[in-house]
Amino acid sequence: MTDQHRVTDPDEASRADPRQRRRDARLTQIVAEAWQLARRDGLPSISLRHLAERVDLRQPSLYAYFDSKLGLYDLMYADALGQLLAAAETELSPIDDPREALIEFVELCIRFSSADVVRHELVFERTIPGFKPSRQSHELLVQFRNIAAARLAAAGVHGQLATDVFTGIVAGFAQQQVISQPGGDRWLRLARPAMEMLLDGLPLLSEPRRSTRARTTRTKKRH
Amino acid sequence: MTDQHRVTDPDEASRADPRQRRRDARLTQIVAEAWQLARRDGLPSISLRHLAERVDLRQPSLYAYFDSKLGLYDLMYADALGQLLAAAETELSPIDDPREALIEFVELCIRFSSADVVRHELVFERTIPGFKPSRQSHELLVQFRNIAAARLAAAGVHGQLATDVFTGIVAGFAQQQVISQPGGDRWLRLARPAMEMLLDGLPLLSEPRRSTRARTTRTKKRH
DNA sequence: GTCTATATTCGGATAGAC
DNA sequence: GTCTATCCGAATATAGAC
Repeated sequence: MTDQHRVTDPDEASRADPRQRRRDARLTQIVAEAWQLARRDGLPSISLRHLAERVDLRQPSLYAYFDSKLGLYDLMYADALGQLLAAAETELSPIDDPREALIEFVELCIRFSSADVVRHELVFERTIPGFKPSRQSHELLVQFRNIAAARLAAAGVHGQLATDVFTGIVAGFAQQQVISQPGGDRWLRLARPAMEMLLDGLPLLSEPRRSTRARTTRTKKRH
Repeated sequence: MTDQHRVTDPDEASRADPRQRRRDARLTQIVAEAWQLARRDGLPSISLRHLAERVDLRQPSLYAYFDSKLGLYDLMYADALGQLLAAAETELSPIDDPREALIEFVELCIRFSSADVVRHELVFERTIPGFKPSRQSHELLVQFRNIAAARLAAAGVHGQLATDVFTGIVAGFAQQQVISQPGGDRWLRLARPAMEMLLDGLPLLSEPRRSTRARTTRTKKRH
């Protein structure tokens, strides 16, 4: 029920401690098997019984690693975002051509969703009734959003309108790719033309009011 | 398990029969209460026990109206699409200005999703593990798609590429509206500029290969 | 941390009388 | 079509020994 479901934080200080190492290994194994079960039975239908026997534990022993089923989802959520951030780290090239950098980013998003439906569901959909990411898990999402923000800014996409259109397009393409052709590239290939369309059409999406005087409604920020 | 979950079809012949009328009324009531429960507890968490007591029946009696829980979802699905088609009937004006007609359609879609999150989930998301609409329920979706197709064609949107981009945008805007601001209009207001952007950018989305000779790659179909 | 044993609750579905 | 009674299975979670 609390905002903090997780029992341990794998990124803690005492990582050399062999006790902690064994525990972390087990935790990793638990999360990995949870993903497999989710892919097989659906995310909401994960059963702690099945999960326990997959990792050679008795079901109650799992409660040493999280304090409720929602805690397990939070572990998975943090894991998924870790994968996403890692992919961004390794697969995105630095921003030389801003247009290419943005396309690259969108393609990364679609590939991420397409590669694992349940991972996509957990991160971007409202599949689990009571689930809300914990503070530190949500922080990972914020990090990812910052990557997007940087590339949007570099490509000249400013303002809430244009940003919302961008978000909507990416969300829609990823979702369509997932539900109508998981693993395929039908929507992935649309990332480039769609982004070109968006960038070319930016004037249509300029913020409505920079009313009379200066064309800098950003005075606040600059000051 | 079968493709046909529904027990009765409310659109059957003998509608004057008072027996049938009472039954249909009850069925309507059941579906209505099911929606309320879904909105309260989440779509997958509807319980037949709770549903039964809401309509003053014992839980096993519900099986006179559908033969499994998935059958209930199919009833709800058909109901949702009936609402969607009815809204299209009443709220869409005839196609004079094709551009306006398309925008109108997109706005209808976003409003539909925005107005009822669980309804949106049932129709457009993969929320229920084993659920697949029955043949005749799916037929309603096809009808709706035909409305979209007509307006796309009128507005000059042809080919899979452009159509996919359209679908992706609508899906994404509807989803974003639902998850980040249900009931609001933040994404609804983006329908117009986005569609203008799409229509202006159509040349970017022309089908890749109408290679050498004729501009009709559709020979197959025509033959 | 892991176990056994169990509590508790709830779910969907069926049998058979009326 | 509706009821009573019941089955059967499954789920999460807790208590307490080791």
